Amino acid sequence: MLSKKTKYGLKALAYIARREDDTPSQVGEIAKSERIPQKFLESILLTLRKAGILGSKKGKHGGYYLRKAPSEILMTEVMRVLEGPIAMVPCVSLNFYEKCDDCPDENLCSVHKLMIQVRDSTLNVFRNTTLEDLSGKVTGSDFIK
Amino acid sequence: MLSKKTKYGLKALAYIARREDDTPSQVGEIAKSERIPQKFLESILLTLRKAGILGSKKGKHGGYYLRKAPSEILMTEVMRVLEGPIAMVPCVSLNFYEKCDDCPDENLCSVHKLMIQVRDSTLNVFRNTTLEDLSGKVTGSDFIK
DNA sequence: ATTATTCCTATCGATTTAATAGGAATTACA
DNA sequence: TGTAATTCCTATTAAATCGATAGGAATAAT
Repeated sequence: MLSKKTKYGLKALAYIARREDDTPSQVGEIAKSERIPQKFLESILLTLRKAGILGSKKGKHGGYYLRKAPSEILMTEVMRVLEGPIAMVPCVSLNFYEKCDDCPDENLCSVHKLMIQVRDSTLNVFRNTTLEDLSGKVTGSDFIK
Repeated sequence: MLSKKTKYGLKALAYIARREDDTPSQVGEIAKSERIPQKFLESILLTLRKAGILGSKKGKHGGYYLRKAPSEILMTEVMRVLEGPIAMVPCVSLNFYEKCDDCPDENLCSVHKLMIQVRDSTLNVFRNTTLEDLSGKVTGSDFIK
């Protein structure tokens, strides 16, 4: 299950990506528009900033902005920051690998192969989706396709 | 993340599917072989029996057995019983649908489309994997492929 | 100075997870 | 007929996680 944290984070990022002008988006504004508890959103955006996805400006007229173009921000990156491992079990995780305490041998584990398949098919989606796709903004290149 | 319950359940099912003779598999035996806490496994197998995937025989020489051939048991069925929804959010779940309390309109939600893609790619794996595949037993038909 | 904002730490209640406890019901078999 | 072995059932527990809130420090614009 996707945590609320991740869901809210994705919605907030999409909101920021849709912004036309170059002013930073404020927590209160995003919270209201996307129906997210403000204090909760605050902590989520802080996480995204610490991970380098968002930048921030403090004080009056402050807020959050993207550090890269939406088309350069892959879902793999965002999901790993917000949700953690993409794999369903740590023993098939690329970025958060952990050995199982049961399982003497991973290669003999019946669950292992299945979970690798699930991981790869999910990765395939996240690797081919950017924040631009998520934002729903139509750009020129969409028509070329 | 896959729960221990699901992981243990899958391993136990694979164990039962590998059994050659027609005697039922006992909880104690499975628990020992697969390194699963016995009492925990007991409750898991009970769940699988109530869901119709396993049958059971009580008393001495009792145990659990499959109700269908391993090749007839799809991962979709097993996963839904053990883990619940396959989708990452209830609003894209086929069998456990629930509306989001945020989100005035699902079709406008930026997260929705992405989660449908993830669901479909995961479903594709589970629909094409049976307990026979999980068990690792080689059968004649494997060579035909 | 005042106001508006991000930043930080701590806390809280509710839920879920993983596991255990204890015994009732049932069956095989001596 | 009694004993051992097993599934079945309900309840409980400890720990972890989740979703959210509280309160204020730091910073910046005006």
